[in-house]
Amino acid sequence: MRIATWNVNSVRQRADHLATWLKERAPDVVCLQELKCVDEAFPAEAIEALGYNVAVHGQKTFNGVAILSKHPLSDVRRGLPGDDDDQQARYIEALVEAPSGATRVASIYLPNGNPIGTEKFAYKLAWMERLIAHARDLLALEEATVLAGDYNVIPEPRDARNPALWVDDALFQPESRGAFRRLCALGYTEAVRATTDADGVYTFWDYQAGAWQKNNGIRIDHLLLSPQAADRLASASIDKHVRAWEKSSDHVPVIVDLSDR
DNA sequence: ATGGCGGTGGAGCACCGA
Repeated sequence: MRIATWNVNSVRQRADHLATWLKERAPDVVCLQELKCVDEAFPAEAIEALGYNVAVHGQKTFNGVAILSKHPLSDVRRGLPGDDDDQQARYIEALVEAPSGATRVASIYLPNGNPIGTEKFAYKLAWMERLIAHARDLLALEEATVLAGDYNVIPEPRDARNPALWVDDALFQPESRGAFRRLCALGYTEAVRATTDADGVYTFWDYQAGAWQKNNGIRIDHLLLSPQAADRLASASIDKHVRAWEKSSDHVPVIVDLSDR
């Protein structure tokens, strides 16, 4: 079971890249973020033509998340529990029913939170508390669960090429990193760090200032595995080559392979 | 680096991202 996450920075702008990459990697499940379109504008037909079922939680202009799956999707939840007034489309969850068994998958677009000291940073931290509460509830189901997405958190200094550049940024604040650690400490395994201790492992490179050419990247896209999923973790990888494609997203896909039961 | 780039909405340039 191959499960991936990718912040595409506009699914309409990235439709060709997405199709190319789906054919190249043939993931079973893909969590997308930053669709930047409403449900009706999502390019579902092109994706369905490649053999995927689609569950979308879109929003005009900003945010938007989706789950693509070669296997049937059920039990779809749109929106993160804990605040009925939250209108931002940043969370979708579904049960993926593969022949080898079911896996619960969430596509997460955690708030950026910049600049610090504003309502935006408070919203980020509050959203993380809601995510922790929901992630705790999911653990109680004792299922194979994968929480995948753009967490907008640099977990550790080694997850940035130049950590000093990020000390005043919401992605690297002690509060952000602490909430991410508490999320993992509930019992989730962060897949990439479970498979490598290497430096220089990034998932995002800014469009500006030649960040890609200088490998000035950060690691902010993560897949968190419940114990039942972590037991099956075979490998994790980052599709860095996609960042070199013409008019690429500023994020690249991150993949986990789970062995069949 | 004084966001230098890219996407959206909507037809200017403000707003957002990280």
